[in-house]
Amino acid sequence: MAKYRDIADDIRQKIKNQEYTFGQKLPYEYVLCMSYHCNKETMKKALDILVKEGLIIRRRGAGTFVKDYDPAMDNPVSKFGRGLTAQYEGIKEVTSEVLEFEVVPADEHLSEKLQIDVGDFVYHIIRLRFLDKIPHLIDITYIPISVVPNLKLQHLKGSVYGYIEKVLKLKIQSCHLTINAALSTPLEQQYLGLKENEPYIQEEQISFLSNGSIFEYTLSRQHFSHFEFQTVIVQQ
Amino acid sequence: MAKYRDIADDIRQKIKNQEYTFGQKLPYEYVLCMSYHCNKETMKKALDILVKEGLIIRRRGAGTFVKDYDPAMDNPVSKFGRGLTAQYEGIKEVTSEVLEFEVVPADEHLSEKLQIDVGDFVYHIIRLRFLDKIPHLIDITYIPISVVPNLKLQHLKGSVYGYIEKVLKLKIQSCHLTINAALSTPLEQQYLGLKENEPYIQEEQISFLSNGSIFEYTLSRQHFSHFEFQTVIVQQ
DNA sequence: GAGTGGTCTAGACCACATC
DNA sequence: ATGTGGTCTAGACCACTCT
Repeated sequence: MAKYRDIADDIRQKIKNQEYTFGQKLPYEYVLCMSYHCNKETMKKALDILVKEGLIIRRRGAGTFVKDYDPAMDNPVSKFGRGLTAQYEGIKEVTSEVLEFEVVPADEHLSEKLQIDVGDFVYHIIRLRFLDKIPHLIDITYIPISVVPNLKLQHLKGSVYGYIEKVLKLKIQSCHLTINAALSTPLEQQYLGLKENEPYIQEEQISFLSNGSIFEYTLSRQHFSHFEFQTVIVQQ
Repeated sequence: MAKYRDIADDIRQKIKNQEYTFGQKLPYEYVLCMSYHCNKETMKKALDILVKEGLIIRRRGAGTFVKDYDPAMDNPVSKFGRGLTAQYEGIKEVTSEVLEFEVVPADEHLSEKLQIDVGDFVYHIIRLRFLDKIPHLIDITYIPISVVPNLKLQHLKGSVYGYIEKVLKLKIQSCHLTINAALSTPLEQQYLGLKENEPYIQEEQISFLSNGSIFEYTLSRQHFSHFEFQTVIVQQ
């Protein structure tokens, strides 16, 4: 683990524990460097992580301040790309009912999204996912069999991400996410409690492994009233 | 302008112009440093910008590759915090109809969102915003008068962001964004063409200036079928 | 082993804010 | 004028991938 990440983790914890509070000025860069025994550039890298998470603000000539905003908001950036199970670990119980599990050849649309050849085989999975036993999401997932050989029903009932990371030792490196809404079909009406003419909200997610290959294309649909998405945008 | 931003801009342009194409390996860090006459750390800062934008992927021991994904997708990170007018500049015509423009004292909710005292005066603005003459958004905005004195009706019809940046010389530094959905009220039904029992999608945005103060709290509501939001999430 | 990216340092110099 | 953060460099060393 890199030093600057450790420092960021430590300072983030101090902010969450309110050791550094709302609007308070952090020690000067120089003082922080001394206490963490690191170089100025290293400290900047650490603090830049917190800037991007929306926790602090740095002003040239003035100082570094804790951004007084919503302590309840957990780092929204990190909650994707780790799957539902990890996301709600210790908060809610995640269970899944597998509605569909087959292998199909990729059509043109899938070949484009997954960057594979038309006709390459992919798993096609539909899962109904429950939070604390309440149906919450319909996940439609496509995974190339070349990337994840030997996917079994038991993995779908638990955490696919867990299988990827713990058993196959692969790492999710990034996700491209598109959110939109569309009128529900009987599938969503049946499982999400939507009425005819009511829309669902969909998160389309394409996940990249750290070896550069695309691991999944998922459409995750949910009731509009359950939906919430948070992010922080920082001018670069 | 910093050198690493210039380099990032140049390489980004080359990717968009397909000089570096899908899945292609970029020149090694060392070669890039030579051709841009910069240090390795500077080049890394430049390339890290493109990594965060989802344009490239870097793999220790292997190289730097163009992420072959959706050339149509314009940098989604930069499109917020600049207002609709800037966002659609040259693409669509943005016009606004002011439905409400008054000054009110902040209640507890607003004081929390804007980090001001209860009772401090804020502008309360409701605008219907058109893209190419089609009603698209209802924006409900609150701005502390202490931050933007002298806001006038004419600014609301054009670009508030333009007034902030060009006249007051302030800079938007970051935004905290929360997206959710809720059942429409007569207001949304009247202006957005929603039916009773149909939801709108709302973007709640809190914008920070580079001097650290909060400049606006906006609820931006739109028809669910118009909504799309894209982002890239990269594991830090 | 050779190639490639990742981290860290020490020090220089610059830009901006505040007094 | 001083304090503060931002950028850049040269060089060292480490970690991972590929073959």
